[in-house]
Amino acid sequence: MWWHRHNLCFRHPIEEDYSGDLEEKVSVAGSGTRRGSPTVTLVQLPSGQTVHVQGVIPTPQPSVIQSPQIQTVQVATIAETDESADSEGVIDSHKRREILSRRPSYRKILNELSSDVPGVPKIEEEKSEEEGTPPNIATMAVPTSIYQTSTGQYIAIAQGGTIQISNPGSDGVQGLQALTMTNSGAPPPGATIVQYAAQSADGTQQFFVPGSQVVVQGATGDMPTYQIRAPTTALPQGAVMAASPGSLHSPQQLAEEATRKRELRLMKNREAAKECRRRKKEYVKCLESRVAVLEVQNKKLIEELETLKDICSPKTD
DNA sequence: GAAGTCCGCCGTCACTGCAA
DNA sequence: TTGCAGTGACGGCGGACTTC
Repeated sequence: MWWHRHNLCFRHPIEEDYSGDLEEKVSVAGSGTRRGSPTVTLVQLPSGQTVHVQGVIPTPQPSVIQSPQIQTVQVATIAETDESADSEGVIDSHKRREILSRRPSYRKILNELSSDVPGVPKIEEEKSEEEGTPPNIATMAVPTSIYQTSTGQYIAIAQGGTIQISNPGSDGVQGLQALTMTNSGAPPPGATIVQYAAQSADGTQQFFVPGSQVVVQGATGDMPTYQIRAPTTALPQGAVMAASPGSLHSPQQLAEEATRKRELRLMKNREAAKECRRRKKEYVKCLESRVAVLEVQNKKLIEELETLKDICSPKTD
């Protein structure tokens, strides 16, 4: 398989081998079919005979991999724009985006695929992914981000807002403390309230953790940083400092709030991109296995056709 | 060993579609 | 209308491999 970088070209080796192999034996002309209706395919045999075959193979699914015709057009168009001057880079970008049509998500495509084809696994939703975690780590939330503190401790921030702190040298879950951030409403029974202060003197954000420790999020730089520190302010246990956006007034506070929002957005997008790539890989794997299955089915059908032809055709001898 | 190429991965930006 | 999740595009980086 090769992805021609930045040029929207996509070719699959199995696809290529598959079609090449087919051309040596038979040529297949697909007829217009609707989804769910029987497929009638025109098969031309090497002898020149043409037969109509009602397919048992499911009809093509909507795919993120576009049809060869569309690909050809896209590549040609982009080649044109690439030949033009570099000063038209912005226009190229717009043209590319116009050329690209929005396609459904990999999860949606694969799930549609799996509903039609029993052998195709579904891409699980986040919920089921968590349910599918092995038993030995089932009690831990799936971490979204893991940070190492300056003291060597590990902080895992899970999607549900759970902060996990583990000490190095401890055996997995043993050294783990699970904390729950509560943004609004009453905390669930037994949950630990992580106290949150909007800004400290050094321009950082602090999560006050029971046990006289503070998880400090840096507010500057490209990457969010987290540290465990001794509290810089003497806050009594149980006192929660609310950080409402309405309480930010000064330009510096507004700027820092914007920075914090940007970092949060970047972090989320980073995770989303990872997840998207994971799904894409899964989807491509699924397509590859489906191609293999269809290849086998096609060979069987061709053999069956040959057998039937031998039976039905009168012998000339 | 140095230089070049290819490939995979990652972070970010821009954009779209959808749900609230 | 708005916020957010999802995804393509783009550029950078590092490792593996090839060529000289």
